[in-house]
Amino acid sequence: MSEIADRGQKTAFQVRKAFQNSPSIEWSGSAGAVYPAVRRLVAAGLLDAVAQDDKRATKHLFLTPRGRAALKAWSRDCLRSVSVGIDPFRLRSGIWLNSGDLRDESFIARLRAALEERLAAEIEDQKSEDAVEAIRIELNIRLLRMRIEWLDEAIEAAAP
Amino acid sequence: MSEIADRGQKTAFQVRKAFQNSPSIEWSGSAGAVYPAVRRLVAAGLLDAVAQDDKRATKHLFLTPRGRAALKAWSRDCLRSVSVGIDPFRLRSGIWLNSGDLRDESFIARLRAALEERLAAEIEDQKSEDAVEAIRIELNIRLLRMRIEWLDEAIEAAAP
DNA sequence: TTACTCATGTAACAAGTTACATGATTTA
DNA sequence: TAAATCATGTAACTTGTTACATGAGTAA
Repeated sequence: MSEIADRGQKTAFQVRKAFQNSPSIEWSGSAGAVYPAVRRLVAAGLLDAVAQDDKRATKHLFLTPRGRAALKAWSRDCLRSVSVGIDPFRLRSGIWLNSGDLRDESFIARLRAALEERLAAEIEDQKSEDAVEAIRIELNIRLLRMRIEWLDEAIEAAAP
Repeated sequence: MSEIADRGQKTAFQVRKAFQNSPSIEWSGSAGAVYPAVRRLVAAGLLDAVAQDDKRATKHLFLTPRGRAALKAWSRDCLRSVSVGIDPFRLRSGIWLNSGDLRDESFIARLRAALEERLAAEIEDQKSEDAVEAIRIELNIRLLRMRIEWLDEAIEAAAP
């Protein structure tokens, strides 16, 4: 819904593409997720699907007034907003420290390289994307820099 | 599996409790998730369930060698580790900026209060928890501080 | 002895995944 | 004209959710 609200009329297919292009590997944007989700949102009166007059059966999606209200309520849910969510780095951090991974030169090198690579990719993306996406990328860049900082300190502390 | 590996013998019930007490609202630790998951992991040869000799049918869980190998592979997956995951704050940030929410004094106050409250709760928790959990909390504290910093700058930038 | 916690589990439902299926339009 | 892309959708399967059900041990 955020995708549709921010960028105006879109097809379910374009929503799929947006998810597939996003850095998140947690939501793949599969057809089997998007089309049923759109159907449910239309049934719930949160989305309007306007059939276009072409032979591709294209449908443009719009938020209904109730849809806009629901999106606003979701975005202004402060308790949810400040929750950890699912942080793959944080989830593994305890294991790294506990298992001595942070004294393994080869693992450290791979992890830091992965962080730097991700950071470079995000900085590159930030140039090309629109304003809404640029904000998300900015927060992701800060997250990655925080992780790098933490990693360096944790390695220092774990050193023999 | 991480829960079992880090803290030794545990029952499925104790794993449930750990999830219920964790700050994550993304995984509730419901019985309908935990017990079937344990059954699948045992069937896959990653966990051993050792029945205790009491009338509660208590089963202590252990990682098999294959289980330890699988957990290690998961924890050392660098690409996954550096991915965004699901960040409820980041997901909403674009909407806040786009909709003028960041010029709404009352919303800003609520959001900042929620951040400060979460931060205080994490700092409090850090004292009582074990070393493995303390690391995760440390990363969460840094995440919250980063968000507060970003919010202040974003409000400044959005000011009329 | 009543209420709480420990402990295991199932049933109905929700919502994601991959893989498959179809057809229109555009581009090399 | 062949391949890629746009566009919609379904089917089988996985794994989460809430709610329900059962029973043992412990503390007020």
